Amino acid sequence: MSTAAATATESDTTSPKPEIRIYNTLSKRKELFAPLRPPKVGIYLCGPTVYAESHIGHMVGPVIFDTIKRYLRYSGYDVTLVINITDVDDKLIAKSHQRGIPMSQIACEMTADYLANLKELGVNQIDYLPRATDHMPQIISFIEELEKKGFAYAVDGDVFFDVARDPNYGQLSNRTADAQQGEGGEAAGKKRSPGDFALWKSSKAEQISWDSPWGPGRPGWHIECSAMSHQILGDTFDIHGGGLDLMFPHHENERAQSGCCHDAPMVKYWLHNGLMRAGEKGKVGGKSDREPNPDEAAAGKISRSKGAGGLAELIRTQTGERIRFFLLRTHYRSTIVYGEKILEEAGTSLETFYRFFDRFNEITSKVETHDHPGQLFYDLPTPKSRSEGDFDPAGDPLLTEIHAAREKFLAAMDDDFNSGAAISVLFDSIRLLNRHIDAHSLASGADPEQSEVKSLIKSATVIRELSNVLGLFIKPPATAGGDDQDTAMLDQVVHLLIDLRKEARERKDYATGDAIRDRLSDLGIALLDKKEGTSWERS
RNA sequence: GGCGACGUGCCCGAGUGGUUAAGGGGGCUGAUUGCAAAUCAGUUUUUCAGCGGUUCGAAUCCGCUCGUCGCCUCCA
Repeated sequence: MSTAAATATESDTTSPKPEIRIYNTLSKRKELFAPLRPPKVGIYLCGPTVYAESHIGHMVGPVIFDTIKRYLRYSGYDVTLVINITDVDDKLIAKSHQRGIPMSQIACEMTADYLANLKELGVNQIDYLPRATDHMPQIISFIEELEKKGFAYAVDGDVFFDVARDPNYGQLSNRTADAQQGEGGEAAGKKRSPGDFALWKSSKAEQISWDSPWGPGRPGWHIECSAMSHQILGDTFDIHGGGLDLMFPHHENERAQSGCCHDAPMVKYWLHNGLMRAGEKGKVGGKSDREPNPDEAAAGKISRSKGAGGLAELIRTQTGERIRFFLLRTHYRSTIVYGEKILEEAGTSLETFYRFFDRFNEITSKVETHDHPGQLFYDLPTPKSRSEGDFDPAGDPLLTEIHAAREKFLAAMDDDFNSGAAISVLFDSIRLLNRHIDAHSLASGADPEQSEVKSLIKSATVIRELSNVLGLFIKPPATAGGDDQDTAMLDQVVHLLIDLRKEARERKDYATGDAIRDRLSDLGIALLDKKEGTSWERS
């Protein structure tokens, strides 16, 4: 990876670095992205507490930051993406007692569930997945350091961060010193001020605990992220991400701990993604999860995304790519309204791409020669960097338009990763190519040396390059709700019927032909008669 | 109560001062087709919650009103 990135970087020195602007929660403005140690970029994203199976809302951050890493890498940076796993926490402890099994086992199961879901959504850019329980020495020494520097104080086995000692406290979430952390919680009596938060919590005898200078206990939530991000990314790193709901207190506290401990700003750019909301029923996975009310249950539609196994089941019926596309259609800072209808609609629009890829495959497989081994869309070479993908349209009308579309796509992504606008360019491009195929009758057979075919293949390469940046269309789409072996068998059977129908139509027996089509349609199989032949899709 | 976000055409959703307001979904029309589907073209779309202000010019800036939502306690 480092070799490839270094090569890309070197080749980029000739051309100006792309100007990427990102919205920084701290400054509340879009800023020009300038990493601390180019070409290296460090990104830390707050991951889940693994006490239950994940829901679709948990996927928002990972999909976005996976995409951000893809784009930055594509733009010549050498990116390290860290997503942590919180595997020790009050809820995990409670769950462990409830189920009568060790906390680590629950954490293990739920981490596996989380990772399996990420994989289905094409999230594969994560470099480190640190677990809190693997970082106890770092966490403890971090707290010791804070105590030594006078930012923390121990009381009866608990250790608290002294908020009053940090003059920058509250900057990120825009809160004044006296309006923080309410009453101070159960440990209020031990705190110097209600806003102080726990770095270390002493454990009762029967609870899981780690030895520490303050006695047996476990780390507070915020310190885990400070310790792990420091361990992997250093005193100051480029990007810290997370959901808007984590801004306070979690990120504010992380920022205080790390900033005070290392006497340096923790993070240059704070990025916060919008939360997902289910219809009009409040945010998915929020309080409504634990306090379901009868009215919501009656609404029904959102229940699938809640509770055990919700996401895995959703992925099975909807496919991971559909969900990823759905998440990327909306700007990452906006609230995403989740609903089954909206997800279906996203799926419908994806079909436009899949049909084009099929169409492209059929055309290029026909022009196959020894010079042109049948170029299937999913096998096209994929330019890995911005400079590598650039090309000269050389006056070709189609390539001139595709080149302009590519510029538009990149401009959208440069502007705070506007994936929604970028996707619209992809749709435009597909229309350009369909029009091109129609105008030059490429579907009914073409010469591989024909310039229109060459420009079609080149254009498809650009589509592949750009969609790859979004993590879309990397491999042929999975079939919703089905397994691949059954699908292969079904495909053969349907093609048998397509052949029979073709024979009927050739002898003008339209009644038989239409009967085959109609009855397949009743079974949810739509036939597509095109110049290049008949294919099918699920309707 | 404190802090903050949002309200875009039938629906979803880009768009933070200046060409005809992206794109998708749906409806309708035309080309194409034996007929459909797919594809292409056009249309639904002078309009951006309402009112007022700034400006040569605003969906975009300011003020007020109405509405929706989030955080302030664990949460991606």
